[in-house]
Amino acid sequence: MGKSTPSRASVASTAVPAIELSASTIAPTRVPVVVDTPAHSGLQAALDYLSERPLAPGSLLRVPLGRREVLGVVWDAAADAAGTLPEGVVLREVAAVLDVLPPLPAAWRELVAFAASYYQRSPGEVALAVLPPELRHLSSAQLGRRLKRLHARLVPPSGESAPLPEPSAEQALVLQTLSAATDAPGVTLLHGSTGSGKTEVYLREAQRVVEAGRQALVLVPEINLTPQLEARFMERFPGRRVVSLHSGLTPARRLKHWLMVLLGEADLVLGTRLAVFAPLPRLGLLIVDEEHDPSYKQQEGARYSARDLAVVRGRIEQVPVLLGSATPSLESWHNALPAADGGAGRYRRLTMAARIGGGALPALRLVDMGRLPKEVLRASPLSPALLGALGERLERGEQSLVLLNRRGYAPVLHCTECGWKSACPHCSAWRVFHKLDRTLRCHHCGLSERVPRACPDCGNADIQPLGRGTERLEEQLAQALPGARIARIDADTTRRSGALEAELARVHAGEVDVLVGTQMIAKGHDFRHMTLVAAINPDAALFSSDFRAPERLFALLLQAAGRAGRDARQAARAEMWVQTWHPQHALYAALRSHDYAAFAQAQLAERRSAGLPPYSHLALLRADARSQAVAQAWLQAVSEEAGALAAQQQIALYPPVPLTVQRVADVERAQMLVESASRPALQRFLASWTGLLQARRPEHKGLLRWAVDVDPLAI
DNA sequence: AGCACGCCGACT
DNA sequence: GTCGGCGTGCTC
Repeated sequence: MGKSTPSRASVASTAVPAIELSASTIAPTRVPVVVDTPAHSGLQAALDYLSERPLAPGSLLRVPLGRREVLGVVWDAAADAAGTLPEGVVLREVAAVLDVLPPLPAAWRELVAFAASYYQRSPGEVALAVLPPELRHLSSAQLGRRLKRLHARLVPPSGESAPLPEPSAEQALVLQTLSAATDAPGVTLLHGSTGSGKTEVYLREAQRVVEAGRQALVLVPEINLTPQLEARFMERFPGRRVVSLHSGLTPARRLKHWLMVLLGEADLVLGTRLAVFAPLPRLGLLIVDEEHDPSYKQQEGARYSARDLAVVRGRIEQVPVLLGSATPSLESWHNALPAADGGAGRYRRLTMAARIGGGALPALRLVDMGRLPKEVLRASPLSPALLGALGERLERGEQSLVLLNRRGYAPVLHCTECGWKSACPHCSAWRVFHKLDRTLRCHHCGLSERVPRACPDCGNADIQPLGRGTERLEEQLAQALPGARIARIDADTTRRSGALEAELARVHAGEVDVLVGTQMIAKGHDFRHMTLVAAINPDAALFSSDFRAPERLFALLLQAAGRAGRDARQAARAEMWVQTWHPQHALYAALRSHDYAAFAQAQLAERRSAGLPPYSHLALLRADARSQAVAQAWLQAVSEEAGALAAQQQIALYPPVPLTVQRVADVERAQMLVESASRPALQRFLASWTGLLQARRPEHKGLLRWAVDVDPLAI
């Protein structure tokens, strides 16, 4: 709609009052707009455009950028307003304003700006990444039609109101404490054992907020977990609109749900990490379920933690934040620990220890693999004792769950003659043998080939699987338990949409005796007839170089244990079996007594002495390059050049090292650890460093890309 | 990141 | 003679 005239643009760009304009022309205003430009593109701040009329910050619009037209958001004027433009840049006019939509709220912009600054990205990159992708392709008119249709189909929700369950004594106490604290929102860590009824607390809290005319936002770690939670919320709030927001929705649906959120039509929003940016105009409560879950950390692009951003958002909007977990992250636990106990005392901590219905948590049975005779170990990965316990369940008609965190048949194939192994030609990793479709698949780059009949190196026909994955475990269980109905759930069996639901339905219907799977079945699902959960060999995490591995293992095992004995009548004989070579390990002792606090205390002590989070703050500088030498040389160069500045700001820069999987899809990867006792100091350093990182880039031919990962999950 | 322009190898 | 490889540079 803008009648663009170059002469007018050049006049206005000279920041001088537009005295040369004729009386009939209105001086266009200059608006800052953020667009999707990576932080290292040299275009970091908002770009300036001309508009016929002033535009409110938060307005969505389309602007010309080079030869394309892109979606942008009107940003708040910088403190140093009317900053000088680079030489020779002529301002262009806004192409169109999507004024059928209300501007994105100020709190949303503040959250995006915070995330961009904290995670070292440009605001535009973050803003555009968290808007529905569909929005990029729509004109104002098209969007208007969608809105019209949305409104026309918007029927008031209705349904049967479920009877409110009587809260347990612990739930009642928690709810009472939460409702008494409304004048001081803050963050609450709800430490509730599996089965203690955290969801009921979420529902009641959400109810309080919704009845006050505000909206609640509930985050869950995985898409898989949204349908059942959504069902529960819809059942509880038949007169309210519940909307889900995650990347598994079709583009059109995702846009529709997002629009309902922005227009204030949704009372309750459930979603995965990207939903932390849902533009709710009347937010009243933020809930992060399973707050310890690593899925909350985005692993590419802007590497944000949705849990941490939820806490920031709570502060920005002055609304309470509820973090729930049976095994909180050590960061949150430390924040919730009173200062008197060596903690930060920043969060309120509430505990629910008892299982609803009074059932006990499953007893831990450790199998000491070191005591088994060699021939027994060779015969089967499953100890006779565990097989016996599985057999008992089978006879009683009860269900069992067997966990193995590795999919495929075997992690590697090898030739017994010449020693060939199924390496991936493009990655420094083995290709995994998938027996069902006879393929060798690289889980890093996706390369998939048919299994060779004979060794590609020496022609020997005897190539053997090494180690085991869920496919092989399923096969071995079928042999060991004749007649048992065995099902497997992992990323391979659930690729088709609806496959996971169908398999879970079979389990619930009692059509499965033994369920084999990866960690995806350890989360959330409520299996009524499960009385045994077994972990085949989880020891690797005990001695992993990843400092968070024990924390994750403890959470996984406790969470998995929670799948057993959810029916109180069977709870008494529910058991959690762990096959281990290290039965004396402290982690298993804490697991035996279901004592998260003791485990956390021991872990925190280790973290403190090792100078790891939450007692220090970390960032990684990652480099991808054609060769390992180039990646490391660039890291080395920017490290040396920033050395003096880092030392002065109490920042430790560690030497560059290759990643554990050094090469993926023919790209060599290296990283460098940056550490500081002070979060603000680390932030200041990173912000001042990015210019140098960009400036040194051209001198290192073959450097493909770089990225900063603030608060990395693993180092 | 896109999307241009720009200069060297195997083909309709 | 062209189509296309990705190196280099720019976008308010």
